[in-house]
Amino acid sequence: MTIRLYDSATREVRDFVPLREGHAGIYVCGLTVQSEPHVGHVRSGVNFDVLRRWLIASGFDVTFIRNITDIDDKILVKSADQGRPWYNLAYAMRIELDKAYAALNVLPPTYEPFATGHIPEMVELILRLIERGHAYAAEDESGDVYFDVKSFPAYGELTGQKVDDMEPAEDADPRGKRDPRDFALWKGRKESEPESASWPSPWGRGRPGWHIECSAMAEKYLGPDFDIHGGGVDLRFPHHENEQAQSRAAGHGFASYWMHNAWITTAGEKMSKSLGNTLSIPSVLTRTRAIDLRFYMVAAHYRSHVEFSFEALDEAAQGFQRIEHFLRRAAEALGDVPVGTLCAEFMDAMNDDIGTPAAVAAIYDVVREGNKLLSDGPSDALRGAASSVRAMLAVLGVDPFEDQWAAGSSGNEEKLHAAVDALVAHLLEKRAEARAAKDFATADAIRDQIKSAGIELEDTPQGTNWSIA
RNA sequence: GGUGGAGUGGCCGAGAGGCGAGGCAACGGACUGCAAAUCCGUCUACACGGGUUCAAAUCCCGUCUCCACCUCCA
Repeated sequence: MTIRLYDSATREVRDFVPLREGHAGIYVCGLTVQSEPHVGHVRSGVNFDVLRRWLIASGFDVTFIRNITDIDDKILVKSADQGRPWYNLAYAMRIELDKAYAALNVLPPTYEPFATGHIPEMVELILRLIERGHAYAAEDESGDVYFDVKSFPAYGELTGQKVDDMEPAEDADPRGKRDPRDFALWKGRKESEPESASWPSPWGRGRPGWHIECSAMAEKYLGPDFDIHGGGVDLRFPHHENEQAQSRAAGHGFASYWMHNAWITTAGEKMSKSLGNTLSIPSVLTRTRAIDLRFYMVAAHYRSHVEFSFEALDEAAQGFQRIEHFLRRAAEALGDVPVGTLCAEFMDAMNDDIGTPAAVAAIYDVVREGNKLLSDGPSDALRGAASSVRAMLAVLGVDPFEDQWAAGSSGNEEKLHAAVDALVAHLLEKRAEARAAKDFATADAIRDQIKSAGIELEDTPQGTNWSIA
């Protein structure tokens, strides 16, 4: 059984052949912590979390690195505007990001390095590049160091572009560059920037360029060669192209496979900080359960563009509840539902470039069979179906029985549930009496009364259940 | 100018030469005192114009529309 992945460097689906048997090293570009995480950011987190879970489920030992960029132009500008130290803003946003990942059941990375903690590694890598003739210190007094694009013939390979076809940025400041397309490895400190945002280096005080961070951190935690590099499509150029150029120019093999997740857009446009059309995770979670949001994201293929809407989100939630409802009823009938084995259709779908849409369809097939079995009461077949559903949901990170999802509800919520249960139980008793006496008018009146409080009833042979509609 | 991607039924979303993904909604049926839930069934679509083929949503040519990247961005 081979896992096949779409490699965006070669633009084809290929068999995943790890460098070391049974092990997968993955590096995913995390965020620049400059503002609250939004739905789009978290999609990347969720998509690569599913990849990771699938590799683990397939028997791989996975080393998963996701970095944090905690120093850059935006952070400096924003924090200055807000009148607080840059590291104060970066840390606060980092905490928000952690919360968002946790809320969506994204597993913590094996290591989560942050840029400011790896300055010496970056300086070393830059020195190596200079030594090999691929980088140079600016000839002006800026203290900048640039990567020499022309010195590396393979530049542009990752994104299929020729250096000469590229449109140089209009407002590009040539500063001490030899070629306008050369990019900064190290940025000399400017007078306007706080002293605390600079570090000593052979070129004077300064801070690292964005691209060198990932090259240095990937090398530190995964070695010069590793299996998969991931991130959002917008990072392909220049970020990933530059990362690869730096690392390969330094003599590394770097990533064997490149994977890029597509966008979540709103109103047809990319969700981005600069457009101001972002949907922050905390705001979305005030109206939608985190598990529903994750299911919505996982039900689309990671390479497909998703046009976000609350209607579509609610629709996905509706569908997810059918799966969830089956599991709850099965658990009631069986006592408990262990995590079982995956069905073949699900595995085939996941092996085919993490085909979550087909995988979800496979789950629905089992749910349908399970629902049929349910009417005959507990059975081994029912246990098999339910535990298989649990296992498949777990791979997607949306097993509702996982502690993670319950942990979101506070002790207060449980008390509230118990209180409502006691009140509803009383009414249900009255309704049962009326029904027994065939006084359906009274029985229906009670049901309407309960319904108007937002509670739905379900009559089963074992009795009546209630749930919040 | 260069590079990459998209246009699918009421809606969301897969697929990528034949063997009708799946979900949501709607409608019909079964079950139910009636409902709800569940099950069965119905709705047969692939931007447009050509072409290749026994066969095209899928391949080729052309057209239109949209998006992304080339500047910080998941």
